[in-house]
Amino acid sequence: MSAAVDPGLWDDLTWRGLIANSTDADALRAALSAGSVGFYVGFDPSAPSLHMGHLVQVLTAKRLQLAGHTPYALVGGATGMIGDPRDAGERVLNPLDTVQEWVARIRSQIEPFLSFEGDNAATMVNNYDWTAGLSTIDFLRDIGKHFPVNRMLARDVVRNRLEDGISYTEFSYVLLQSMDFLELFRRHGVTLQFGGSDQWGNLTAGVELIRRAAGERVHAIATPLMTKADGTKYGKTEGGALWLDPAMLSPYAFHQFWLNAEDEKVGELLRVFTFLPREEIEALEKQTADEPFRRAGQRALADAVTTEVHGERETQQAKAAAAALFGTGDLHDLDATTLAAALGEAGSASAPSGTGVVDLLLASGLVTSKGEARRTIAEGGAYLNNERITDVEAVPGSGDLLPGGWLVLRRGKKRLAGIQVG
RNA sequence: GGCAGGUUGCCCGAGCGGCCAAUGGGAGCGGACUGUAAAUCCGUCGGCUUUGCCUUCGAAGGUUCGAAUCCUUCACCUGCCA
Repeated sequence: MSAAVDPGLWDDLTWRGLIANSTDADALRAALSAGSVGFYVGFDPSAPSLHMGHLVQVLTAKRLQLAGHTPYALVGGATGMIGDPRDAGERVLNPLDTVQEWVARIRSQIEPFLSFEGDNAATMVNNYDWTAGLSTIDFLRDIGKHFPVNRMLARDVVRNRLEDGISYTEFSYVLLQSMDFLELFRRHGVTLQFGGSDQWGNLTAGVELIRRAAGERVHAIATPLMTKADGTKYGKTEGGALWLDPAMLSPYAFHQFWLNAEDEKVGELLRVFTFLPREEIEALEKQTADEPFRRAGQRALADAVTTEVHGERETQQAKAAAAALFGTGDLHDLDATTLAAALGEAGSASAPSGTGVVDLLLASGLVTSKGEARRTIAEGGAYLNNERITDVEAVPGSGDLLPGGWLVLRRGKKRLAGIQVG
């Protein structure tokens, strides 16, 4: 039996711009309309948390499942041990126990997005299960034989690395990922893999392997690489990548990231990262174009994505914190509870009374050295309770304390931190 | 294995005995303008007990009053030859 599938899926994915590339589109569209398709998407544990780029895949998996298809989410304990070649150069291999810990963390990040019940329940898989016991001889005979080295050398990632060098380890990565597809095809009848467009070579290699080794035609979809309006990479915040783990990036900072989206990109981000219906997104795009200063699109985007990732409660707290800290009112008018909650979201520290502004900035984490603190003050970029600090030697007194004994430090326009003095 | 070239601050890349914490570009950070947008312009961009001191130019030694710059050894990378 096949579960009822949503015939509008392909058009929706296309409209959202989620299909940057795919194998035979007509055949794929037909397959997705005919019945529940087993599909897989893989995540390598190259860090302790997923980030913005992975979120596209997680949400796409959810879209496919909601449309009736059957997800196999692979967290690559094996591929994570090897490392996908990248232009930046050879990776440093991580120890097995580190990889395994990251596998566990990433699995638990993915699980909330999928449903593990019903006709098209999701399954979590780990390629370590079918590679750990595999012998080198079997691997070379059964898998390696299907990979012409001349074709492998022609791939962009490999070609780019030939100048600077690439290890046999990374060169072989594509065999492992292709084998995953073959293995999932054999074990679970998986006939579709998708991933970021930077994975296109790996995706098609898997399709090719299944054609050669099993004589079957399967499919691949590449989702677009998200970039800023100027074409540069996304996902950078002050702390680094846009992590999904709240311990690595607070829900407040996460919410702020989306709130600061460029006008030009709001529509695209809404389509890729939210489940809002088409009419609603189109209305928001129009509003953003007509009244950009209201930033209706950015607000809807930030709320929707933060809710998907961190939940309703965290989203409300992030919004409340931003309203308190970026509001037009005087900070002195906020009550201690609101202030403490807001600063807890934005980041806070403590310092003994009598500490000067330079050391306060350092303690807040807004700067990383005293020299940077002095420089920031000299540049007019440091603020205490929303007032520019002009004197490097200034020492805030009891009259500067906000309710609850707080001082609000700010660097630039948006980077805030609270210091509790006592 | 031989020969040649390379290894500079977050990245790219100048410097080739003192004027070098080290030209320039990019990224980052701050300011102005705005809408917690983009673009643009300006400033800034190792650390500190900041008119000075300390640590940086692959690593360790050495020459010199003085080295990122010269010498020696080691490590890694690239190219040519075998």
